[in-house]
Amino acid sequence: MPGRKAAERPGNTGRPVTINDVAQLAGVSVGTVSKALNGRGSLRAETRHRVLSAAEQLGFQPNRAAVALNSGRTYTVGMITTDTIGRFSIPLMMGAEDALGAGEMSVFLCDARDDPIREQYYLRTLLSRRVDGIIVTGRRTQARPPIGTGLPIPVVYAFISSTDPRDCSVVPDEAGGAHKAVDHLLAVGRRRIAHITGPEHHHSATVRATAATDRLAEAGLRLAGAPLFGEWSEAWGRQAAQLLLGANAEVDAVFCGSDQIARGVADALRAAGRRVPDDVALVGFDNWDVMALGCQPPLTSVDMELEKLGRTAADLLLAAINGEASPGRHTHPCRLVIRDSTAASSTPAPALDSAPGGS
Amino acid sequence: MPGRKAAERPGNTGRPVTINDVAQLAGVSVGTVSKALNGRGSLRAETRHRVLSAAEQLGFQPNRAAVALNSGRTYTVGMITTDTIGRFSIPLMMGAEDALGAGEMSVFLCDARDDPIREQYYLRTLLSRRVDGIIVTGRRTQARPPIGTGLPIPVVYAFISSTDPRDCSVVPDEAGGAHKAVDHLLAVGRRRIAHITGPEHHHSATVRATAATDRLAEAGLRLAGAPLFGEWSEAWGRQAAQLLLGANAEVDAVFCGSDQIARGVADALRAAGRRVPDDVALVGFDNWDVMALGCQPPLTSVDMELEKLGRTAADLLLAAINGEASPGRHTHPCRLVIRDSTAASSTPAPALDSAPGGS
DNA sequence: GAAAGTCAGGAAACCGTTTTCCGAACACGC
DNA sequence: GCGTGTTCGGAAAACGGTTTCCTGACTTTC
Repeated sequence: MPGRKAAERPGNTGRPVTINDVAQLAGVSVGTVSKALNGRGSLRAETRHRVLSAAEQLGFQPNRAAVALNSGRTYTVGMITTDTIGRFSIPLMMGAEDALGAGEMSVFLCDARDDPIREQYYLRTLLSRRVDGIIVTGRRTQARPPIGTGLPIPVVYAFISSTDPRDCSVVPDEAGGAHKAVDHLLAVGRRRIAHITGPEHHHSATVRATAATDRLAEAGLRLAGAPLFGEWSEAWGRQAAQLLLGANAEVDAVFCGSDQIARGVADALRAAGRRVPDDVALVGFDNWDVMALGCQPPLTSVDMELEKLGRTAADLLLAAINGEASPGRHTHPCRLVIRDSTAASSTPAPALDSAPGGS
Repeated sequence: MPGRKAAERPGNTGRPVTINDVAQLAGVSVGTVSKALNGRGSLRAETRHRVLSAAEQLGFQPNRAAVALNSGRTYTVGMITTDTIGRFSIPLMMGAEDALGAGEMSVFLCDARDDPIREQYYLRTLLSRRVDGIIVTGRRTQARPPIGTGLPIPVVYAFISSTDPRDCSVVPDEAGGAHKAVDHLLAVGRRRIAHITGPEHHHSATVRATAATDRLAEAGLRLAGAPLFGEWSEAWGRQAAQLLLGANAEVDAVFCGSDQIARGVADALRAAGRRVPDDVALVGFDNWDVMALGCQPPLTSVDMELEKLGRTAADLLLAAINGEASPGRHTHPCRLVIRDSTAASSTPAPALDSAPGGS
């Protein structure tokens, strides 16, 4: 048996094959193997081929730890979700992971679960692992304090944003999304539009409510009643819809802060004998397929395109790793997905003064 | 300036601090620093303290790549989701990540997106990164071919299972879950139980349907009509409920293969004037909160406890990494979560012969 | 035919950490 | 005052790659 004195751990069937094994089989030195595999130096075609087939035969995979050690690059990034991984994080993560994978980067998954201690633990771990960069995501779009200061590697905030304007953040243009929702309702002839949304202390709720109000004001209109702040739940949607029906039966559209709320509203309206979209048009937010498609009728909704957003974040991170940082807050447009809940009524609304700038 | 000839990459503000920096500051050798930080060897308390405070002062974090290189352990594992990361993968991943994090292991996230090419790419990547183990998950519980053979590291299949019985798989006891659902319906006095579920070619659908049928047979009963196979959607639930109402109005309970289907059934029943649970009791599967709680009334459902399952998978993987492999198929019990959709009717069903073994 | 130049591939340093081995200093007993 | 043991800490090898430098063989040129 050749003199292999590597610390063989008994549980392992055959320790991983190293560049040394390849060199031995090909009858060359390790330096030559490295050159052959990486296309460096000058080697005879025959030698190169001999090395390549030896590597192939042994199923050689270079030990990335060793590569990392002398290149200083690990080709890994960390992805920290500040809160529990959920519906919003997933498309983000998938988009980012996909974009990073294309750049041969692997992703460390870190679920901080809304716990600052866990978050800092993960940050230390990632720094210790010498990741090339970090993506920070979270369920809420509200700005949060930077995860660390003076970090030796670039950080990109996705969906969530950093309170430090010098940090790189990628956020959905929620106000723009609300604008699109309102514009669409106006375009299909609705004029008495109510807004039902989540808790007032929730950043997204206020941003969307404000944007909707503002857009209506630009069109010379007002929201039908004050925005109804509550919870991000179907139950609240149902409850709020009943409030609306009790107070003001003349509403012809409801723009909701989430698809869940919209769905509750749809159910309550139907139970009260109002038809969607004929009597009341409905727009949700999030374009969450199970909610938007399960709704009766299927729901028009604002899509924040989180997967694209994740991809953008990853691209910005890759650029920053390569020395081309793009600090600042980058907004990412939302897209309105139109479905039956805002289909043009069979009985068209009376033509009012046309909304200015509406195209 | 002291002779630092490290390859300084210009983009980086201050290269990460190494054990050498600590040694220099503390006025000792690197070996001593290592001993001080890891509690090895015999050092004077004063020396140890001097090293620790130097490390503290510099914010030293050992380079894990270097540690990996000479320990052979990377303290990382790969998590491959064979299909797109989704509703089922998330709790699994969270559970696994949590259990692994407690063991100081970091997790590489790999989303294979139902693409065997991607899957093999990720497998190679993970092997190249010398992960200590791999967890394979997927959306379907059906057995799949092993991700690789003769791998040098342990693999645990979670939720999904491997066709090779020597592989370690952790799967939910779906049949047991169906049994619990049926037992509960029997216990609240229902006798004419129908079953609506997903596509017949879907493993989970047939397993649950068969288990429900068998359990009823044990109680001397039969399913009300053949199982209705369709899709995993609310629309199918609504449609199937109408079929049921048209064909057989005497059903007093429906056990559904998923919460989405159950929700569709609930909506259709309500639209047809049937009360849930008074006229028809309803049980779902998955205990997906948004569906089960959004449903009117809230849905009794079978919970596969995926987070626990993920944790179990991680624990089995950690054990296997430590040389204590537990090959074979491990089943994980389901839990029935009882809500209003199966509340005891206000008008109790006539007491039939009591179901045997019902407690 | 000798000097110069080119080409192929080997030897060794290096990355950052751990661990083994060894030597120096010191205390102790005789 | 000299061997012996103990304690502390340094030197160096090892992990698995990459890269630089160098040498030897061959080719070219005058």
